[in-house]
Amino acid sequence: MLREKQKPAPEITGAYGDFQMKKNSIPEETIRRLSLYLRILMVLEREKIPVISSKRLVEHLPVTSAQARRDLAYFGSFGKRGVGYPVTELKSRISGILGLDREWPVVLVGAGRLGQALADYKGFRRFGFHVRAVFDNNPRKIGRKFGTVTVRPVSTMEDFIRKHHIRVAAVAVPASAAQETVDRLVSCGVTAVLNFAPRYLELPGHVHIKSVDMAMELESLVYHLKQEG
Amino acid sequence: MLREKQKPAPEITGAYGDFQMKKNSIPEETIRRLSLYLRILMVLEREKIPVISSKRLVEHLPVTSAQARRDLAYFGSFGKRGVGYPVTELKSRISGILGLDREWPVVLVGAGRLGQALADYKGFRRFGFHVRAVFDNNPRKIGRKFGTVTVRPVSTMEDFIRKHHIRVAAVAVPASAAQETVDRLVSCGVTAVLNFAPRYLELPGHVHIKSVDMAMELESLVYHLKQEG
DNA sequence: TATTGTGAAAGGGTTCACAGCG
DNA sequence: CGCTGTGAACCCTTTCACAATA
Repeated sequence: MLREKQKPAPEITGAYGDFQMKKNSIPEETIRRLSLYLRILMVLEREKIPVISSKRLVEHLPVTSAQARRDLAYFGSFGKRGVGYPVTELKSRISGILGLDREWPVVLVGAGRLGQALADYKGFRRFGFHVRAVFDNNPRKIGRKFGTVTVRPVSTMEDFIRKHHIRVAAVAVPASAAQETVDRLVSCGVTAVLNFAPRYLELPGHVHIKSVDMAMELESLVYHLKQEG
Repeated sequence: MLREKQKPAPEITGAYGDFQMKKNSIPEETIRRLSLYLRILMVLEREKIPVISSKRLVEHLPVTSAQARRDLAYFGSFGKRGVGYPVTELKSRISGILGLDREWPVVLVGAGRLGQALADYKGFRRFGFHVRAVFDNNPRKIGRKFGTVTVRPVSTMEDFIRKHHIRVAAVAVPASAAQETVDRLVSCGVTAVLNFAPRYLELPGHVHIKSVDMAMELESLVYHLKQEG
């Protein structure tokens, strides 16, 4: 009673010329590794090192040189055979690939301690992310300044986002408010959400979300401890 | 000039009866998904739902039912054919697998705003993680209480960790202090580190580390935005 | 009948190993 | 000669599809 494996439909993906036809084929992990390479290149540039081989690039990273070459080759040929990669040029190429060759305005929702920490996190600024507003509902917090931004009432969030054409948000609200918060963010044009609430959120397919769940990170750490007694 | 692909050495892995002989073969992603299932099961148990099928278990997760069944099957047969999985039992099985059937004392290094947020993060308590101490070098912070713990000087960190046999630490110090901090943690017995400093850390192979780099998360989000214009 | 548990196939990412080239 | 860029092999994870079974 063997049955033919059903052939997957011929991959039409978008009846109207959606250009996703060729499957994207760039692994998500490659994108994450580009961020790592970028950090190394920033150091090398500061040290005025003009050229770097794939081998030395990954010296202190959990990445092989073949993998680095493959990752870069997805996007073009940036190196010279027999020599290596030009540091400054590779750095700006990767910045461009990641979309970091521009400023990204960001809104932050939730001005609890985590929100406060994020509001003036220097690491964001270095890569072109600017927190343009912080929203919270607590009247005692409204008007206070964290970093360079003032806390505003959540009721003004949609107007602000629309007015400033903001597409990126960080969410640091209590779990119970997280789904409503992202629904509101999405309704006014946000398409990328960095979520810190420990809640799994359902969103339309065009919205990109990345959740950081600190308990979950600890869980996978201790799973490994347990294996070792 | 074709050359034979070198056969990998016959996988001796541990000349002295290390029981890692059979390669571990459980994907890291499976472990992360177990954490997701656990969260669903906690809700189902509160709602007094006694049994759940793989299909309904993953209803609101980015996971297929076949994947859930495969994930669980790595660890045993917990379900009944034609019926599903018993909620309470599956929940405690997964807790056991992840090592959450016990208390894990945790130390936190760094009492900046992120550290403060972590110190009384309720999400940790739910899964058995107890922050037992917070360490910082800033004299103005020492003695202050965050959540239920008091900030202590970093100079007392090693003694505390050794005395209480602590193996898990969270690091929320400035990037420039991160490597030294984890070196000290490892030297007194810590083997799992959750790192929030944006710095790539080098550690002995037996230490498990998970780094949360918020800028990197934003970078992979905006890469996708860029693809869409 | 409904659903699990699982071989087998497919899919996709990584590594190998070397041709190509400066 | 050295290092990149890459086809092909390899390996790991997911998915399919169905036998087993409550």
